[in-house]
Amino acid sequence: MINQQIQIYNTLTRTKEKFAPLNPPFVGLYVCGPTVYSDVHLGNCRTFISFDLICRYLKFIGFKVRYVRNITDAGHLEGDRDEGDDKFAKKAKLEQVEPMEIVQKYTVGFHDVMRTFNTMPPSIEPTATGHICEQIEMTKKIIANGYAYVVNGTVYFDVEKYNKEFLYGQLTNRKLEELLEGTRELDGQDEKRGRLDFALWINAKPEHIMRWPSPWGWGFPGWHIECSAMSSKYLGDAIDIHGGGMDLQATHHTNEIAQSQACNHQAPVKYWMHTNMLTVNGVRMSKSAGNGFLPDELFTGNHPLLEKGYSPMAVRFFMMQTHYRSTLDFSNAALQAAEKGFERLMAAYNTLQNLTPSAASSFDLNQLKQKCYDAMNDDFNAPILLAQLFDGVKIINSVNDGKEKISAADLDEMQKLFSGFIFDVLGLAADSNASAANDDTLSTVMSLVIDIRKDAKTKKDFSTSDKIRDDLAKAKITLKDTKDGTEWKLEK
RNA sequence: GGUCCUGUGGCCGAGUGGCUAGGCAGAGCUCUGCAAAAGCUCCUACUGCGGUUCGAAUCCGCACGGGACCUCCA
Repeated sequence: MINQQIQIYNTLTRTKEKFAPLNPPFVGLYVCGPTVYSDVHLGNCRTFISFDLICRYLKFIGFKVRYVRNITDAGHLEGDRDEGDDKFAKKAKLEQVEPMEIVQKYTVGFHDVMRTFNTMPPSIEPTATGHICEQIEMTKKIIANGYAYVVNGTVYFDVEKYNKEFLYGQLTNRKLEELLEGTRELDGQDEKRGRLDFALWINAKPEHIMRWPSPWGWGFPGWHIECSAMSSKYLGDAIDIHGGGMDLQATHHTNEIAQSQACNHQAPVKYWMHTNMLTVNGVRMSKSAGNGFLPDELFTGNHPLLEKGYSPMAVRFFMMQTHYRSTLDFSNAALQAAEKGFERLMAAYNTLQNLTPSAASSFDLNQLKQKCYDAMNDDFNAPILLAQLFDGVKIINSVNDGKEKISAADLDEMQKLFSGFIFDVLGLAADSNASAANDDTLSTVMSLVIDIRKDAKTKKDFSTSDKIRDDLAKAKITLKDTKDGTEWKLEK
């Protein structure tokens, strides 16, 4: 039933491997979601859009995917010292609201943006605060198994002990000694035994608002334990694919593996997938670098780095032109190129709906079709898929010009192929540039104006017809005379 | 300093040891009252220097240039 063989680049082995899920046709996919203490930026979006593509393709070829993506709404601390305020409490203090108001506000905002980019919601979207019990239970088990210790109400994971039996640095291909070299000496204040030890549960200081009771006193979970606890709750102790941004690989995911292994006595993940970073003028977009712009600023063009606004679907198309494991650099030129390419693809899709079939086809549709699957089978190579689709675009236009022919059966197949890959797999959608066209008053007026101009043209009164066109252009409305009549568009 | 990625035509961006990426821009043509738009055609690159090979952008080495992670970040 599933007759495509996918190759996935597995970070764990640093090679492409044949994808063989643990319990086909079911696939468990876990992706580390956002920490909702501020607006999502484009870098975050890119990761989730990449996994949206991956999830869509898995479903497209027949897998039954359970896609779990968490919301981190507790436990994520400001610094690296396992102490101090968490991000939510800090922001809440700043805005003088409850921490959970922060969580709610940015969760809603995140969902809005994800919808705008036409990503499918995950099957389950668990929150850290909703799974405190599970995290406590897991921590208890890790202690019982001997891989964690308690100091003053805080529970630390014993990395050096773990490393005696397992490869702690496996995910980043590093030895413990190398990792230790990169860390600072413990100072006298430190409760930790080892420099690489990290907190599973953190004792709450008196001023800390987000706190829960635990066997070790009032506290809150460490950042890494939530993903381990929630992925194993909803996808089992061994899951097929775990994904996230590359920046999570070294610390967050490395710790996740250690915790889960220490708790459940088995490696938690078969395939680790990491998406690369988004850069702006060659520099990583990040909250701390201050070079990020928000999705809304990108759509409106309301940012010093942006020459104009770009539609969400043009941006999505832009992202699809780069493989998920390559860095993606944002620039106005690249964005504008993508915008035009996207329009061309969609125009061809529309043309495809109106082609006239012939007795036989003059090209090999099956070959094109297989190339599309091959592209995606090779570690979800969307750029290659797009290249194949553009080959299809050329064919569509040639058929439209009468230079190539397509049979009725192939036409039907090709329509399915295009809508399948463009909409279902790539997750693109016709731009809702139609906001103007949906304005009844304006479209009524426009069809009247176009009618008058048409009359003028018929009477060869070109000064009138040109005046209409030129004056409309001044009002940011452009007219295009096509063979099927005149189209109009409101420029942004 | 350590681990690793990377350097492709004007720009963005794929890539298999030998065969066309693709998009955008540019040029020519078609269409058109004009224009715009659209379509078709063309534009053959792989940081440098060595090496392996019948053959390398694709493998190896060195050099130089970018970047990521090692510290909160998708």
